[in-house]
Amino acid sequence: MPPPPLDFDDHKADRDIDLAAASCRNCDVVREIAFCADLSHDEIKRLATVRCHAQLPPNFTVFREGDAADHVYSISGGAVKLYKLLSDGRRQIIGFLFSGDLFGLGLESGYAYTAETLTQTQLCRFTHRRLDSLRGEMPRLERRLFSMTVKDLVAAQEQMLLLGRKTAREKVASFLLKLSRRAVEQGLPASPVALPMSRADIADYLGLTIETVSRTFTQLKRDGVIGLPDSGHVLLLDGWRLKETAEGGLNG
Amino acid sequence: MPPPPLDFDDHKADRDIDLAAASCRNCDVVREIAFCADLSHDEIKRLATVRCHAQLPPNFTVFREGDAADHVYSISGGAVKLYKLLSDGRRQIIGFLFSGDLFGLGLESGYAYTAETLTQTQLCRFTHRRLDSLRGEMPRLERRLFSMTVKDLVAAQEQMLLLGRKTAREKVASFLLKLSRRAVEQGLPASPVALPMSRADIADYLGLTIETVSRTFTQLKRDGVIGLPDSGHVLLLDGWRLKETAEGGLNG
DNA sequence: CGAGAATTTGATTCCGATCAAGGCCTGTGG
DNA sequence: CCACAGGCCTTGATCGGAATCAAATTCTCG
Repeated sequence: MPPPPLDFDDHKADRDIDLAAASCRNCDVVREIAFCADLSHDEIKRLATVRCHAQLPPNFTVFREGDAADHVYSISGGAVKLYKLLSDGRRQIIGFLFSGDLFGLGLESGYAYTAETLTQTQLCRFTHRRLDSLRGEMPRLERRLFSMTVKDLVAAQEQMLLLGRKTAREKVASFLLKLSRRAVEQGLPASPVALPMSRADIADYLGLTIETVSRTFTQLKRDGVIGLPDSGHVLLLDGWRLKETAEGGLNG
Repeated sequence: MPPPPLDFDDHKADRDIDLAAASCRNCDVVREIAFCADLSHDEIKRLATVRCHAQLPPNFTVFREGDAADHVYSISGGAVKLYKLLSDGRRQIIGFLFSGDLFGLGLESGYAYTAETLTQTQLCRFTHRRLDSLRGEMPRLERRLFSMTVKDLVAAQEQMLLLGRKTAREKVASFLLKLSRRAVEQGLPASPVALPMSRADIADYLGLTIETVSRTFTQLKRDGVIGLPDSGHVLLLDGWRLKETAEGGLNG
């Protein structure tokens, strides 16, 4: 594999302007989903002047909980997990992020979570300072950032319901459905869902242990609701039953 | 008790302009905390033109999950709980809100939760439509709404850690500390913390049962960490130990 | 092929849920 | 004033789902 650049290089910003505008213009999927959607070509160009790219390897820590929150990141390819830790090592994954997602926004007193890549990942980085000044001049950008944050909040509230009140089976079913819906949004098929994260990551996202996640997958497979071609992919065989399971509609 | 008006009256808006401006100008606590903070007198006046008040009794449902999201609410006095339900009645309380807090913001496809008063509560109501047009003209308002939403998101992420990874004892300790800190922000004493919500509400907020909440209170009292003068108030006797307990630092 | 990690499976334990009383406060009506 | 009804909260006994402990299996990759 080619040695990936582990650091962002702010000095390349000028050189990257056209590339950025081009990628935002040409790649329909990213243009629709990323936070530069709805912006004019000129606005995208201005955004690009304060942005720089990086290609990061898997399991790379972008920043840690408590670090000074200097930058905002946008994912242009790959996958990222955000998590919080307790002093004894217990971990809660706050979210799995994919192409078009944003993170690191709005924190004044240091990042509230650690961000780590799951796979090889392409990130756009913006300094908080520069992005702030642009926001003041571009109302559509401001609105876009706002609505993305609200969407994150709604998702977080849904996750609270899952963590506080759902059974292991319901949690896993909800998780698979969420991944599947997200894949569809990205233009991918709904059914063979890719799991770029480990069982440990899934467990820490759902408030379970590795063993319980594994057992629940096996159980759902035994019941004919899903298929497990390999540990990194899940087939949704019975979408209706999975949906019912996720909402506590049937089973135990 | 005087019969409280159960409905908002939009036609009183004009009449209320001066009152609104006055209350935001004169009441320091609300001015600092509510989302009209940082706004000029003129801006507050303009906000007031699209706003209307209501005094609501305890246990009053402001709106239900799934209702069309027409309005945004600001609490000027009292307390509100937001919750989500599963089809079989399991409930997760998403948040307890107090003076200065905002809710109902940014939902395009219906409210994502039910909002219900805990105590007698004074609310300001704004239509989404009118507030949206004002936001376009008042960047400081836009920023304020944004930063309040980010704060909610950070709190939601903290709550995910609590729900997914903390023990019952840690959950209750964290809850009491959060209430105490909030009281201090409001200018109230840190120690006799008021609990305007029932044990059932606390349980549904922490992902526990009523019985476990009650037992945990008793246990913390037995250990000399808290005092329970009555079921609606808690004395924080050993703040340091409570903090340690909340973060999983000691005990089991 | 072999070392080490990730995942699955099995046996047992334990924390919090459930089931079941019992106590306490508040309001109401005799 | 007291009796009583109905919440709400607390306490006790038991149960069960997921955690923990332990081991086997599969996957990965040199």
